[in-house]
Amino acid sequence: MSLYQLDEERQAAVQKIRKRVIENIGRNMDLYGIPLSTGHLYGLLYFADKPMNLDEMGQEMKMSKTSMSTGVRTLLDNKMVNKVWEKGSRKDLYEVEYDWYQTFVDFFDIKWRKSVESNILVLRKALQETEKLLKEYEDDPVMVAVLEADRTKMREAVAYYRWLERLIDAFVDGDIFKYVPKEPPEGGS
Amino acid sequence: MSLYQLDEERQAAVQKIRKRVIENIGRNMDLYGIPLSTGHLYGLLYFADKPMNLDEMGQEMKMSKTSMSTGVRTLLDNKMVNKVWEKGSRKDLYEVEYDWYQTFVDFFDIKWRKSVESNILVLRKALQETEKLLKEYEDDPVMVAVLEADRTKMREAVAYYRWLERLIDAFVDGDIFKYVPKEPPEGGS
DNA sequence: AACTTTGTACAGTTTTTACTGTACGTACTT
DNA sequence: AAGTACGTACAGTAAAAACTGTACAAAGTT
Repeated sequence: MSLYQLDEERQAAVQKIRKRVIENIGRNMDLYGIPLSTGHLYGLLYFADKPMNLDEMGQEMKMSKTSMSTGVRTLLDNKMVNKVWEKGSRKDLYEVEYDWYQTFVDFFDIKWRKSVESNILVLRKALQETEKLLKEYEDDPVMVAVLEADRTKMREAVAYYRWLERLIDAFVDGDIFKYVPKEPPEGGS
Repeated sequence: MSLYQLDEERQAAVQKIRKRVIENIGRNMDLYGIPLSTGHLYGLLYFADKPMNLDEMGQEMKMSKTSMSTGVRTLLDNKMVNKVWEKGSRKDLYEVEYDWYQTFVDFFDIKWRKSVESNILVLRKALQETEKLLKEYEDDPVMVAVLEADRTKMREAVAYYRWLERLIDAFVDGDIFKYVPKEPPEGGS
């Protein structure tokens, strides 16, 4: 069941295939703001046949345990890996979240939503202050024109961010899969 | 109509409001893989009342023209700004793409689709090689178990990426707005 | 309670990325 | 055709991020 039961040659054959996939997954992880090496770590965990501890990861990645610790934490923050309990071992064990749809959804829920909310907050405040200035300088037509232009832009921005919020909601509560359904994996080669 | 017709005090009042918004937009641009300073540049262009050239940007940003050049190119690559022609000026002029929904869609179409396609390609190839090994080692039950486990994972990955492709398609051809409709900006304060 | 094991904070180092200044190609002007 | 204006390639520098080793806190073991 474990790769390491195989002889050198067969291990190498499997590893060769995995390696290119891992490299590619790792490379594309920067879309999620994940550093390359942490992406590799993720790929390693993806193919692991059992949850791994920090020492095992360091060994495979040929990197320090400290780096594994921070890497795993980044992945945990993004809910890309889960901490696993296993009686017997005192070490913390981790495995990837194999539900990639969920990982996708979580990414938006965590990173994008935070951004959206902070933007809306700042914009609302800015809009309030703009209204105040509009009253204060109501008889300076240039000032009024400038402020109104800004106000229009900011209102549009808020509308966009609220749309984005609704989109993220659709992700989180799974409505998106009604519109764009999951399809089962291909059976054949 | 232009900010610079106003006296110092009024300019400052407007700039103070803009500044916090720009800072925030800039900070959140790293979701798109855009460096902070380029995010600021974007924010600057967002509030500009007319298309700007590289020298003007450098002046406002207190940065070199070279940096503006590379920053603008990054934004252009992401279709976040557009090059604008204006007779009279020999300089290249740029303005932000004010349709943020379009910017959102383009981002996925450009960055995510590329990633998805490369991942599918690599996975298909890896799956082929896995099939080959499966035949070659069909009488080694451990090898078969390992390979089949990998195959299952990779098939699931492909299924996920194909879903992602369909999602991006829904973005690009606007179907997403049928499911999650745009709402107009708020009229009131 | 002394001894281990495990994970992480922190400081220092290496590597990567962002930024600047110069120098040059292209294209417009006279 | 010589001169000027503009944008960017490129090399060097500054800043930021990633990575390592040490040291320590927390929790388990004897």
